Amino acid sequence: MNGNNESTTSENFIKAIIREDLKTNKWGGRVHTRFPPEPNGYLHIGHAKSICLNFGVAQEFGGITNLRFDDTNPTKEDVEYVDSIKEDVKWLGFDWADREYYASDYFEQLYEYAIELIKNGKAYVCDLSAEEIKNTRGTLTEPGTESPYRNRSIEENLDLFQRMKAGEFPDGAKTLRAKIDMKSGNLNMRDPVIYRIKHTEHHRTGNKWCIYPMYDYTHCLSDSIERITHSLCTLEFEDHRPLYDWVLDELGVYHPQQIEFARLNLSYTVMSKRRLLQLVEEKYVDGWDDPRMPTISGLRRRGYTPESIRDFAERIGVAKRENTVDLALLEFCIREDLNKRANRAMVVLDPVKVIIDNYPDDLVEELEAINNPEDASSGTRKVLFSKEIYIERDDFMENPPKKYFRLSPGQEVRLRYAYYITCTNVVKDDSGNITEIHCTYDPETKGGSSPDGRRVKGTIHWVSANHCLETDVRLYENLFLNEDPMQFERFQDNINPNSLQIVNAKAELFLKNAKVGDKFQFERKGYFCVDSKYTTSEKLVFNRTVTLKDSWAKVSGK
RNA sequence: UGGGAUGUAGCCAAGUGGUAAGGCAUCGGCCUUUGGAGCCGACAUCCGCAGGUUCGAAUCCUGCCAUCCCAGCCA
Repeated sequence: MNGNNESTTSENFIKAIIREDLKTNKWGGRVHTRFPPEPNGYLHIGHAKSICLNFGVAQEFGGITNLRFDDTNPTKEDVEYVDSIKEDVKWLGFDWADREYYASDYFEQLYEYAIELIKNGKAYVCDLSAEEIKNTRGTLTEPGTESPYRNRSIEENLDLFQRMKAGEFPDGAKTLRAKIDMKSGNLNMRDPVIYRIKHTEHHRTGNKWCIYPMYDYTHCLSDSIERITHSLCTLEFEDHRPLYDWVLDELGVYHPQQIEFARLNLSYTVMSKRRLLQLVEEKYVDGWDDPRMPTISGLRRRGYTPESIRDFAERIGVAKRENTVDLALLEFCIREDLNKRANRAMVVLDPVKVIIDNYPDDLVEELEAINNPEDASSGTRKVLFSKEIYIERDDFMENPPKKYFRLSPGQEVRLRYAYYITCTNVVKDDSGNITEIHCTYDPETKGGSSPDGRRVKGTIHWVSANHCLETDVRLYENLFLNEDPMQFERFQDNINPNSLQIVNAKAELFLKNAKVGDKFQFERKGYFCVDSKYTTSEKLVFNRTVTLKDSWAKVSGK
């Protein structure tokens, strides 16, 4: 499958800034961005927004984008995460070429810069404990107080910092702090810690270091080292920008521009790594790639395409306003993509048997079906038809309401690509459940149209009872019942108990050749893909990506 | 009188002094061998509120209100 339905790119304030910078030649005509994940969890749809922004904007203006792992905290990070992140960015369709960087690659240089800060009297070694630092930081409305170690001599600071690096002190015994302003209204400027001691092995540098630089200190310098032009990050870092600028200015080094935009929130889900990690660890879901998760890997397994996610990212725009995008927009994007690309199949999810009494007992006919009415090049296929078939249980009603135009006693419907049938009677078991529906067919309507031109309102899908494939189909609903799960004391309490339902379905025979990841529209039901986790050589398992729009559900008030 | 930011339709979002783009959702209608898709139409006398400047204000000024972020040796 291939296709592309991305809408034309829209304007946003970041593009406006870049366009202006290009006009004034601020960066010598360069546009160089970076996507800087911390490898401490899987990427989610919110990261996809950032990825599409960073790579997209560079692409649009002839620039390039680095992939940089912000790996300055060895206690939280792991290679499992760097591998998944690389896979996800690649899958989304972006290429960082050979520019795969790690903040940890810069540890040596960062250390040298720290020494320079010390020499300039702009940083000092502080012996205060974490608790004491917290207590002297002040509050939102009151200034902090200066550390008693703030005015150590440069020589002493140099000596101590070197000994911190050499491993002479235990975790937490000392920190290196920037000497800025304990009275600043911006808490980030109250002598922030820029190095801490952690005798922890790092997934890349091993045991080489026992001091690790903090985010604020590392990020701006990494951007500087990589000659980034526009450093795009989310709103919560707005308060950190003065520190970003301070470090680079004090060191007098290349100085990128940090620009903040609003992170994505999506209705009916949660979107923080911490919360997603909780869902995984507390076993509410099957893992980071559970199809109900808003992770890239979850969406991939669910059947979303990279094109649909890029289209979504384009449609939601980029601005500074806090936002919660309607899940319906994401669903719209995948439907629109798959409508044009996915071949159709008839699959009965909740089967009930129909017997066509006047159809010859042993006859089996081959009928022609269109693979995708939206794509003439997709061709046709043959479907087997016989006396006994399955239809959806809810495509029959004994006492139908007004405007119900599927099968009911005396009402004629079309079996898609087959014949018109009319229900004559039903057979029930002792508890009143329908076990068989008896019908007659009109042999003149083969293919699904009648020579006399009479109209039937309803068309339903079916499979031949003796010519079908058993498959498991996993039907997903939103993981959460409320559009804003975070309004609950415990967001876990809002989990939808019906977010996963597994049914045994009867599918058209040709589906047996489907491969993991293949996508189909099950006619009248939705889009489905072959699951990568539970499919075996014996049994195909499908995931429902999204339902089709169902205007009958609205009419019937469901 | 802590600091920073944001308020345009149910949800996103353009617009930057010349009289409110676009998308999703919703609601009508047409069409249809998927109650799908497609097509057509409706949907802000008004831009958080109140004043002011101007021939003219969502855009400029003043004041107010609301919401979000910040007190990790996390990122």
